[in-house]
Amino acid sequence: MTQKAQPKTAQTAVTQNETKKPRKILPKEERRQQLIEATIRCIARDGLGSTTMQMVTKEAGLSLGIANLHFETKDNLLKETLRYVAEEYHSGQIAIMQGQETEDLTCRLTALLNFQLSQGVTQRQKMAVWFAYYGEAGARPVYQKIVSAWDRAAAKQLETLFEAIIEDGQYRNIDAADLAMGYSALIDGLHLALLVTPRELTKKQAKAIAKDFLRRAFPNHL
Amino acid sequence: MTQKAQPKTAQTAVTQNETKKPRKILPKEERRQQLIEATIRCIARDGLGSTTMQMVTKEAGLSLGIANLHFETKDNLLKETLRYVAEEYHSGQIAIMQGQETEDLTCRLTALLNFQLSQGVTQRQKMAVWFAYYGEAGARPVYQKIVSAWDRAAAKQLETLFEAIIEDGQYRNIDAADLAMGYSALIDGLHLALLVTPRELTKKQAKAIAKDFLRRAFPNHL
DNA sequence: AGCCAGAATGAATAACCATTCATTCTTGGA
DNA sequence: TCCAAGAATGAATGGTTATTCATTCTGGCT
Repeated sequence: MTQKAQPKTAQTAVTQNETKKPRKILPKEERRQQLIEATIRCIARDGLGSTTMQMVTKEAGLSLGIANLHFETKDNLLKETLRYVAEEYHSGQIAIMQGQETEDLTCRLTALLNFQLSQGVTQRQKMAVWFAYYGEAGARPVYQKIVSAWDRAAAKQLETLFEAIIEDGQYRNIDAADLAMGYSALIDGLHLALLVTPRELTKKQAKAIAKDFLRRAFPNHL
Repeated sequence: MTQKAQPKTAQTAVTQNETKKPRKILPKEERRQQLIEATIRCIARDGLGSTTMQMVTKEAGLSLGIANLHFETKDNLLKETLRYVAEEYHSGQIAIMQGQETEDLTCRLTALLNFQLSQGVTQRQKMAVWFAYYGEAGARPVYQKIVSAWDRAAAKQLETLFEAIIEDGQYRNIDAADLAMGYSALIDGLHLALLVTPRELTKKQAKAIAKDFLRRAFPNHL
């Protein structure tokens, strides 16, 4: 006791053999992105349940308090992370379906399928985040709300595309809405299988399976 | 302030208007089952991530320490809960596929589909648990191991059934393994849709969609 | 009736974690 | 060159949670 208080500015290079960290200042948007991406990596590696602020900020190479500075709360950070992933996936889908690049329905369908099972979408990290949130969606209406707007829009677009194909091919006894629902479910199921049992299913196989589904429904188009 | 300390043995009927709790002693197996079922309800209601021991034991109407008494750790309780749900689902499936009740392949196929989308399997509680675990599966190999054994067995059985149907119907250009994988993925995807967006999909619709899938693959059988 | 093995309880403990905020540092402009 | 705005840091705080275990209670057995 009666020890003198340590000088606060004691980092004056006494034993500074450790790698120092030249504090960097960046625009708000850049930091947010950086933190969201770190969050994705943490969720993929350790699961949504055991992802902590400490882990996320360490993964980003920043200090503990930074996430609260830019996102207020952890809850917010998680919400924004989900929004980020959901937007990336769904907006990509929608862009293909309503894109003007091609009038050819078969091309458009193939492009959609290739995107949904593309390298970018099917990387472990993304799918892990996706299903981590689905797992909690039942208990957290917020998550559902974030996804549902995009989801509904994509479903509508898909239905429209299928209707056009049915019209074009004169297919009988096919309900566009049901078929669209089935196709979406199939893609989700394939994503799940790629995530949980990657040993049993390659991406190439997954594409073949999805294509078979479409071929059986639209034999004149594929 | 300066209130007298309450006598420790004050349950001597002073204000005992609350419902008392006659402590009950039951065999180990029964308590375990009771706790597992309480866990399922908690996961469905509040999510895997925010399910606590306090919630589970309260849901079961028992005291805090009881779960540790019967399962050692929370981790163990969660593992056993997953095992319980996985066994129920997969053993039901397998029983239908290798059951001797009927030789008729179409009947067997229909029975399988009806089971997979039955009231029992598709109740919110069960599906919520299912996907909560899938969400963490990437980060927790234990969960994968629990499911994978059953999963592989079911996949093999399904493949065998499809092979018999293909043989029986003389279908050409169909790979049993791929089709089985596709069908399983479709069922998983339908479960997910029933869980996350029940407004957009009824159970009846889901059955119709799955049946359409099989009909297009095996037109002579359905 | 009485006893006791062990089932059940829940207060106490120790660990963990989100969030705060006083302090330090960076940088663009004067 | 110097300064101030505000970005970044991380020790401290307060709340939550899994787990322990001394104690209480139950029910089958003698």
